[in-house]
Amino acid sequence: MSLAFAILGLLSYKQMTGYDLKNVFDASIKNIWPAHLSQIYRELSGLEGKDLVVSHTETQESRPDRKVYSLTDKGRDELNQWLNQTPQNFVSFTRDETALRMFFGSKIDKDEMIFQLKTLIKQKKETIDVLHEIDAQIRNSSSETDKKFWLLSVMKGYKIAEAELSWAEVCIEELESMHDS
Amino acid sequence: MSLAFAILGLLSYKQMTGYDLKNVFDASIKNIWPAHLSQIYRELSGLEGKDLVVSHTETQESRPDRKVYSLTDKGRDELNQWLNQTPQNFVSFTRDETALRMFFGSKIDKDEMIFQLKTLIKQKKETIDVLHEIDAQIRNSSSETDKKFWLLSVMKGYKIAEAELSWAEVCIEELESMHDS
DNA sequence: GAATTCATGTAACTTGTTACATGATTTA
DNA sequence: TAAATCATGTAACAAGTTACATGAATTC
Repeated sequence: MSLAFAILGLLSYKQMTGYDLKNVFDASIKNIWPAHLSQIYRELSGLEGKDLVVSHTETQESRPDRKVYSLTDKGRDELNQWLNQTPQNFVSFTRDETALRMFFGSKIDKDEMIFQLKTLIKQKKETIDVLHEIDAQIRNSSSETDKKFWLLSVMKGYKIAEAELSWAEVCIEELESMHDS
Repeated sequence: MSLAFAILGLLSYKQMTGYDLKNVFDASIKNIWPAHLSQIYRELSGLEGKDLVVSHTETQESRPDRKVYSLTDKGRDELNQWLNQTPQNFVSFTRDETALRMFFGSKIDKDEMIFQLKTLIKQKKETIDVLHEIDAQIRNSSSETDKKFWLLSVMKGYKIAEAELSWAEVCIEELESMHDS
């Protein structure tokens, strides 16, 4: 459901193709709501069937045709309704493979587990770097209307990544202080 | 894929029915890997088809029959192999509806957004309380072999919930300091 | 010459969610 | 007497993932 509203929301800024949308997803809300290109195309078809978006085709020379989607009035209404309505369940579960492995840690070779955690830390640091870049970009190029909200949503991804990083660090310390059995 | 290994892992402690497994999920790894009962039943059928688990039926008087699943040697092998093998992608995305709404915050009534955040905070505090209970239970009733690992996996959920809580608090402050447009 | 970008999707498969169906026993 | 617990699932649908297919233009 929310993917639909993420798309409607992004289209409320400007009309875009599925391909454009994928790029905007990756540059803005990827960390809080990722989407595959194939998912975006499927969702756009569905939204067009419900008259929440409409498309028109722009022919290009030497490039594939662009199928440009834009919000309809109906789509804008549904978006605003969704945004301004408190959800009953806020649940945002992380399915976390590393934490799952940790639960079964007694069956895992200690050095292997530490290696996995160190790899995780490397990846999370990269995520944090990317988020800093996105943050900087928003700071010096977006409208005053949106700036604060966009920064806050980026902050969410940042705080989660920080929490994951710090968890992995504590785990390594704990594992290293454990005497071998 | 990981749901299968979560089940195999839990069955490595003792044989259980699907119903038992659901209770164990909810009391242990729910925060890092939730599962619906219907999902567990489906997965168990699949695992039995691959000979990773076997079942036998225990007849009961005045209660429905219990279909008890246990790990096979093959299942134990696959579990250990999975646990001791570094995954190529660690990505644990949170799809977070509240952060998504925040991104589109300029289109949301300020008081409504604050209300949503406050509701979120209430729920996260409850989650943290539950995690404290699980933590306490593990501390005074599980084996030395597993204790540390279980506590670390619970800590993961705890750190995430704390991050979400603190994010929501910052958001409320920011929103309240914004002059109305 | 190889990889990336632009741009469209479809198809198949795996997971996750929600609703339905059954029915006795126990607790509030 | 209403709700929760025990215990099994199935069915339908929604969402997420991965692979396949096409093909020119541009950048490294």
